[in-house]
Amino acid sequence: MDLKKLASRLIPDEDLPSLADCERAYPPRDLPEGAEVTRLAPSPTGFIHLGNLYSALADERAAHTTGGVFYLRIEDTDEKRKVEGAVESVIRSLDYFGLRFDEGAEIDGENAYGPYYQRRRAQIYRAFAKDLLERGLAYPCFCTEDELNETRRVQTENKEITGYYGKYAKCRGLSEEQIYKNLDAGMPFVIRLKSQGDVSVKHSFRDAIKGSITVTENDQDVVILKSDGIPTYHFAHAIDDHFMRTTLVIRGEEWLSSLPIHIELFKVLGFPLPRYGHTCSLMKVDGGTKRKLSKRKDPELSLDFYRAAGYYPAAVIKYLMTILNSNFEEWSAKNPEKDYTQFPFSGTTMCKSVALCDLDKLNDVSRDELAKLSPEETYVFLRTWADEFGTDADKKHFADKDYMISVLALVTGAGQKKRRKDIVRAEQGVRLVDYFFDDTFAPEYDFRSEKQAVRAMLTGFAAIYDANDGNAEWFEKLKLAAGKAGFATDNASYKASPESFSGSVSDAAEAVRIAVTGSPNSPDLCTIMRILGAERSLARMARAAESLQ
RNA sequence: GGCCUUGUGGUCAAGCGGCUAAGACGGAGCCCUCUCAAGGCUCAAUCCCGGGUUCGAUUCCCGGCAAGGUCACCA
Repeated sequence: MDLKKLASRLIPDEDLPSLADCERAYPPRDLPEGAEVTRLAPSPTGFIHLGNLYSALADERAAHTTGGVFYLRIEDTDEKRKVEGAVESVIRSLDYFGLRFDEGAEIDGENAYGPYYQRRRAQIYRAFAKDLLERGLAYPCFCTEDELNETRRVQTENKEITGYYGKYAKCRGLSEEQIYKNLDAGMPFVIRLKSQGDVSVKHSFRDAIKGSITVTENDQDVVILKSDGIPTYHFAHAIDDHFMRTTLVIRGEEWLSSLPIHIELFKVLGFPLPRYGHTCSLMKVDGGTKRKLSKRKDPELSLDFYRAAGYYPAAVIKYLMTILNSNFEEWSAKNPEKDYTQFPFSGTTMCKSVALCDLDKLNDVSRDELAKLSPEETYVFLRTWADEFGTDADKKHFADKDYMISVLALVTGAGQKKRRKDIVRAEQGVRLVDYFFDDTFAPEYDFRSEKQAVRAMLTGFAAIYDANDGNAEWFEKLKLAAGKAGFATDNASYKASPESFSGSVSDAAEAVRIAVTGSPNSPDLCTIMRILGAERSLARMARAAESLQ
């Protein structure tokens, strides 16, 4: 069979680059020893999710801790699934979490290894497919979808491995005559790899994350060029990662099972194999069993969920780092002042199996991160959230910057020996300060002491309250009013005979607290009243007392 | 079903032949205290099962079982 003639018939393109041209155009990168070149290669099918971010973080860390390059490549070989604006969305989302690409689609700067959209690289793939055809390592296949489905059905019935291989690879042994006959008849075709592998042969393979794994040789005649002339993922992956000079391919473990295909492809193409690291999938518990996070069912997978809920980006990253590298958490605890970028990242300590998306843990990390911010920084963070997601009232509250900052100074405990950690995320943080504003102060009084005593306490304390008092005087006056209203003024006497009092000092303070904040729990009451000002504090106490008529 | 991966408290996890099996989150309790938060202290809770190798297995080997992934002209 004249393979050259056949190749020209199947891929008639005349302006294809030569293989040597490609090697010259995309030479090995000039980087220091040990530098990793990694990439995020999403398909533009929608919006980026937590799993992508997780994997991207691993890529970014691997590249940037070794002085390497982290780039963005768009795998747009499937026309049907394309979504407008997806690329910008990926870049924006990653940027929100502080991850930056060095090069790639839509990125300024050195684009020496582009184009980074696979559709724009069609000529390169076709050149290599043609070469494989000429070397007899690939062949055209005319099987229809129905035929393929039928073989799959038979294979399933006979409990055999499904796929296009061995005796099921009908077009593999097509005669020259038959091929041209089909071609002349205008039958659509795909180009398949003529696999040289043997499934009974197993090799040990070193995965950068999972360690030693066994891989079986591939014997599937996989499609490398679809009938529209566009490559499949497998083929594009081999060619792109070779010519973009990727050194470390980090991807989800769902790719592990197609690793044999990729190994064979690199081999027949004559490319050195990059190293691979397969990350664990993000799971969640659902109805008692674990399962992979799903885009449709799990809002916590969407990055927008974290933005809308007002999670602090650095906290999300830090959380991901803790599941990415098992010793990160310990390192972080020992080096509280250091940024995660200073952590000596290593692929070998990455999570090997499954990670559960644990919001409790995220919340904990988030509290700690937020507790590092000054009131001004907290203000900026909350305000940014409120501008996009908040109510009109929220926006109005943030307009009074000085007042809000004094509130936040109290709520965050900034300057105190121990910070408060009430704020977990922006949405909840903004609600937390609602009672500092009259328009959102909507108390539902739930006093636990007797009405009469509470009323006496509120009116009595209001009568002697002075906004200029320090904390100590404030508390003395509170106790004074408490005593007059029938509450105990110290815990010892209360404990001695609780029945002779309306309640303890705590109960007396609670009455004031509920009147002023609407809640039995709050930060330092004295400071709250000072921030609110005497007028509003007294008005609130009067209003509460009235409600007890 | 075939193949691959993984099985340490409720969750994330160190440990990988040998002290009473780290730590974190969550839970319970105590202290502190005008409440809450924070902080400090304490407690409960774990090596999937069965064989084998060994003086000794969570750790090594085999077999189960379970979970997950994957078996497209999708990536």
